[in-house]
Amino acid sequence: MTANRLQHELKKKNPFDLLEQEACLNLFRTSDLLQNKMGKFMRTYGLTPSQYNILRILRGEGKPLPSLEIASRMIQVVPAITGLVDRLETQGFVKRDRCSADRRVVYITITDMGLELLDRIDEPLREIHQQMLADLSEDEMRALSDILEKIRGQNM
Amino acid sequence: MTANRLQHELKKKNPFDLLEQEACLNLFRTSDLLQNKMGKFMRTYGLTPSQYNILRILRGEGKPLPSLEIASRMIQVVPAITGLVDRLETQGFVKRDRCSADRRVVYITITDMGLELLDRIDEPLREIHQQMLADLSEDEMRALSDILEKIRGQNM
DNA sequence: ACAAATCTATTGTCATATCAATAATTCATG
DNA sequence: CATGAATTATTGATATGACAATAGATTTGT
Repeated sequence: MTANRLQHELKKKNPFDLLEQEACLNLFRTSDLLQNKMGKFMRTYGLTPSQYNILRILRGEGKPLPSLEIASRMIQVVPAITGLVDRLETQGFVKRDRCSADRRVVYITITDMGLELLDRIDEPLREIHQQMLADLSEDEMRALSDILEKIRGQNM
Repeated sequence: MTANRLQHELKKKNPFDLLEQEACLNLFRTSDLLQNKMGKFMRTYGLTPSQYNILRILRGEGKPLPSLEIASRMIQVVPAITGLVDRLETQGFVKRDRCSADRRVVYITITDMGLELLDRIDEPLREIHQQMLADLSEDEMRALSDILEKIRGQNM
């Protein structure tokens, strides 16, 4: 027990270690904080953050996408997509179509109702984004994006 | 109202705006990606990321903490803590003690078993952290942490 | 002192995530 | 061309995470 505590103290003093652990912890905590805020905002439109993400991806692509493709863009597992699409379909924001060429594939399409909802969200969402990063300079935002993309590039 | 609409039009063309949305999306995607990796790692030790977080916070503090305090450090809602502690208690990694001074409060304590588990995790976890950020220079890691802390400072 | 407001934790409900297993197709190779 | 391997989506089990409502305890205002 005493040995453990000592080792623990030593670890805390390793500067290399601190930098990486600190950066990771900062990344997780900051992202969680902002995602919480986004979640509360989305809920006022009857959407969860994941549901919004699917709709945004479908609108961005401009054409139907299979579950597998959606999952990869959301860094998520396929089974989760099935449930999300189930609820979005019940609400009328997306629909499913089985591909005739490869009948294993199910294409997901955003409906007009889904597109209208996104249009209503666009402007207030932009304001939320601006508020959340209001303290950052342009250079800082660019630096942040650059570093984050570098991290993702290595981890994918 | 007209001013708002004008502002709205301007925003659409304002590169500032794009920067903010891009930075937010990068932040979310990168954090999710790394948290996924961490989750897979934790699962090899029979822990979920949230469970690990609670144990880490309890060890870091070095003394029992009430649910409310743990929740605030995890940027999470209190009810979630109850369930997490339930499972950690069943596994024997924490225990609950009702405060005698204020009987509304329940103190959560990490057990020796919990501490031993964390000690086993420490070293491999450090390696994971280093791998995940291996491409970043020290300056970049510092810059990343600084920017993220600035964001959190504004949003809390 | 005592009723109302506040605080702490829990429970209930719903929506996500993860993993494992399965079903339905399609592909590939002998 | 036929059968086993691979691919795509779904289902089921378990754990999280958010919100609302509630129970139990303490504090406050009068």
